[in-house]
Amino acid sequence: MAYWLFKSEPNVFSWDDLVAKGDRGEEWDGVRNYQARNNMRAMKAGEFGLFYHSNIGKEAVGIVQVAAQAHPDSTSGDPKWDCVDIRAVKPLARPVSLDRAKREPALSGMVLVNNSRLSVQPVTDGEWAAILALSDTEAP
DNA sequence: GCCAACGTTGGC
DNA sequence: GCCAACGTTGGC
Repeated sequence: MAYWLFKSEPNVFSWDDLVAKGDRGEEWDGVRNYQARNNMRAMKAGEFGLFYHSNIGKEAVGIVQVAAQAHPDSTSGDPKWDCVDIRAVKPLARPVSLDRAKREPALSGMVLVNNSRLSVQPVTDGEWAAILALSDTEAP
């Protein structure tokens, strides 16, 4: 079971917006970066991830689940761009800020801390556990 | 608002 | 195939 992190600017598409989509979730479209796309192609339905607010908040705010495996991005005419669907599972009891993550030794290798520009990232088992602990949230 | 980091593009 | 120029992202 792999874990992931999805970044979004909350003024464009926020956690609340995803919650409003319900169990069917939302196509995570618009990604035009190979690394991010490859991460989505590696995802399996049912895997979990973090939802992170960039720019505003700069914190992980919720847990999401891959609702559908990678499929062609409906907003792209180019078949090389795939995306998954994600749904909101539950909010973190306490959001974990980027600043907090940077001060956490267990997260020193996290992609979020070291390559802030990648919009869809892998999260290791250890990082996942550390984030859940910091957020006072039980694993889904 | 600035700018560093990164990815992509295109000329050679 | 290299690399300079450019555009975008996102933290500060």
